[in-house]
Amino acid sequence: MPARIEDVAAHAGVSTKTVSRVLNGHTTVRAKLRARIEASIHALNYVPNASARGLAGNRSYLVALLYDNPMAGSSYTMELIVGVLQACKGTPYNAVLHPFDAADDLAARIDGFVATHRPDALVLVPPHANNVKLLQRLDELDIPYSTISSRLHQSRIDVGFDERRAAAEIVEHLVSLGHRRIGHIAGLQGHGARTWRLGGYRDALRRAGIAHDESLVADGDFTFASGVASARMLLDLRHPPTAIFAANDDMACGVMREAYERGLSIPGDLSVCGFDGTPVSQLISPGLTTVHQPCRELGCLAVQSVLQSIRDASAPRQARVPYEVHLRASTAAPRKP
Amino acid sequence: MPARIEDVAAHAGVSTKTVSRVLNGHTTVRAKLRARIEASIHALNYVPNASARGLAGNRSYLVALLYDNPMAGSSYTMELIVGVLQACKGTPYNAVLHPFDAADDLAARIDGFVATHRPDALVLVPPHANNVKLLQRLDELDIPYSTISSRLHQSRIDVGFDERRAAAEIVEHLVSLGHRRIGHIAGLQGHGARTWRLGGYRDALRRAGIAHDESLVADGDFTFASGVASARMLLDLRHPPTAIFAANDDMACGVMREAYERGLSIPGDLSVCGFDGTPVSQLISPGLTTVHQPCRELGCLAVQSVLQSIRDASAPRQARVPYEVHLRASTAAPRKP
DNA sequence: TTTTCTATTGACAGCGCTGGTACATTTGAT
DNA sequence: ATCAAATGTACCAGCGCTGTCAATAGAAAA
Repeated sequence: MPARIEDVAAHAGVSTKTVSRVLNGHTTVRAKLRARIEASIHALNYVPNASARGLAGNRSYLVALLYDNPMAGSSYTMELIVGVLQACKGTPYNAVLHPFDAADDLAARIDGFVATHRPDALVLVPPHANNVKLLQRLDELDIPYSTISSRLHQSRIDVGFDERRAAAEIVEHLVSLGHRRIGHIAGLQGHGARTWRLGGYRDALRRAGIAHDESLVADGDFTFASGVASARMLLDLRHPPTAIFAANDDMACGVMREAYERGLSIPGDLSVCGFDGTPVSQLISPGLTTVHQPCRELGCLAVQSVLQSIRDASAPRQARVPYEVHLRASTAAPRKP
Repeated sequence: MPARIEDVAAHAGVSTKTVSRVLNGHTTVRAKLRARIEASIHALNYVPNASARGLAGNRSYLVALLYDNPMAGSSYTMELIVGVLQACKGTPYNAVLHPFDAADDLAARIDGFVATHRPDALVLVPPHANNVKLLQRLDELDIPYSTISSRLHQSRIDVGFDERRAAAEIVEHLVSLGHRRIGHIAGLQGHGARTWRLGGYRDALRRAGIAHDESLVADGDFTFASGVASARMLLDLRHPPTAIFAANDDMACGVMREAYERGLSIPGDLSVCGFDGTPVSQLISPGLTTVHQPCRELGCLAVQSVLQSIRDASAPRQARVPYEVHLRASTAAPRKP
């Protein structure tokens, strides 16, 4: 039978309430006494019972992660989950994962979810992070939440990184290699990722003084298949691009597949780069030049931010984390014409 | 304020105890009354408070998934998680995910973990599923658990699939294409996956009447880098193999990388196949021939099995699920010499 | 030193549910 | 109609913790 709070109290010679104060980080316990109690906690190997805690404190100590349930287990989500779990480690909070199909009307189902799990806070991943009705409902229910890479500009808690700048940076890399005709496969409508990455692509071209050619932008939806289809379209152009920047790695893989089918060599005949830095970018040959998105940090920060906002309403509400551009073998100078 | 059990009792005109019986599936409530109570539960949108339930009933309604925390977010784990969550859906149970480094002495840390989360059941993923000391400690603590693809033959609850037969099947495919010199990159020592897949490889060769050549078996550790190194070794042999069967997809990708570096075409100069059916097997070009491991089903079944064993100790303790061999473009007949 | 005030600490009442006991009612088989 | 079994009610304790508020100790002021 594990130790209870009263065992700790008896061991330290104080009341259970004082132990409780130490447990919950209240500042009104004198340092010396606090130390003695902490020693007792350690000596008895005491860990508070989450159920009792939740019942008495009317809290669940649960943070729910609401994410899209893609058919292929996305490593983006996986990494996010790792970050979320990491943030919970060492806190009394636990993570509850909840995949929701983007197609579902989440705003309508959120009440049931909240009633069932009673999470203290939510973390929303795109596309849910961009679901206005959902966010409104959460505001009404008065449940704290944070979003990851949301494109909504409300005064909400959001973490992300400067995708637009990152996209520009990778396109600038292509420009610096000598590419002038650079294609882009944009992401799914409605995702901030689409807008930012497309924006960065245009920024870079503009700064390089390259005239904008709308025919070089294809509409993808972040899937491998759409990457293949878009590559087909771009490579069939009368003046095909010498490099293609896909808005994510899966679509970049699609480009590589189409190049493979056509017998085009990468990077000899075509340079390819992606975005996200998923594991596949390292596994594929040649290695894929991409922007490594700091998923773990994002997940971790998203949790820390909401939890902090619960304790301290004045906590900062927006956070940006650094990203990295990984240059690999899929990009090179274009072949001289 | 959400409804409480006494609200439901009042609404249905019964005692709270009877509602409690319905909630907990006790059989001593007449069908008609049960229906009335269930209607009230539905009408009031009542969901029992998990904390109160856990506290009073000395249960947490939590199933913990203990998995290895690989550096690269593995889609294997991701899919398992999806399956585990799926199994919890519609039950009062929730999943708690807990990554543990394989390097950690989990057997020593499990007590703290159990004290903190007090899970009603555990699901162990390799390599933890093969940690004898850990399993012993869990037996001592008397916590129900199930394992996924454990190689330990105790009378424990385990789910898996016939990896040996699957490996044999994919090697037989290579044989049927005409390959006679088939290399194998084995997995990490201590994993059942190593033993079974290597065993299947040997089974297939034996059945095909191909003499066993120990120099064609390389030692990998399931990582991409070890796949590259092993491929290098195999391809440097005086009589290099015409096909390589890697014990997982990441290592198969390593083989493809090494082939790429050497300018060998796949499948023209070398056929490659993997194991696991991770997303990369579809994204890479050419598509990778592999065994698709039913991760979701495994995760789902692992949870269902332990939970069932709690209710009914005589429940079946071993379950096998079907797998699929995906034939893709990375394998073809060997070039005529 | 005494008083006053504030920083600490403690006593106690539940949080919402389940388990148990004791007893009432209904059902169905004689 | 009669009785035992099946089904249901009433009631209470208590799971282990935290919130409220009163009590106390210690420090500052008089």
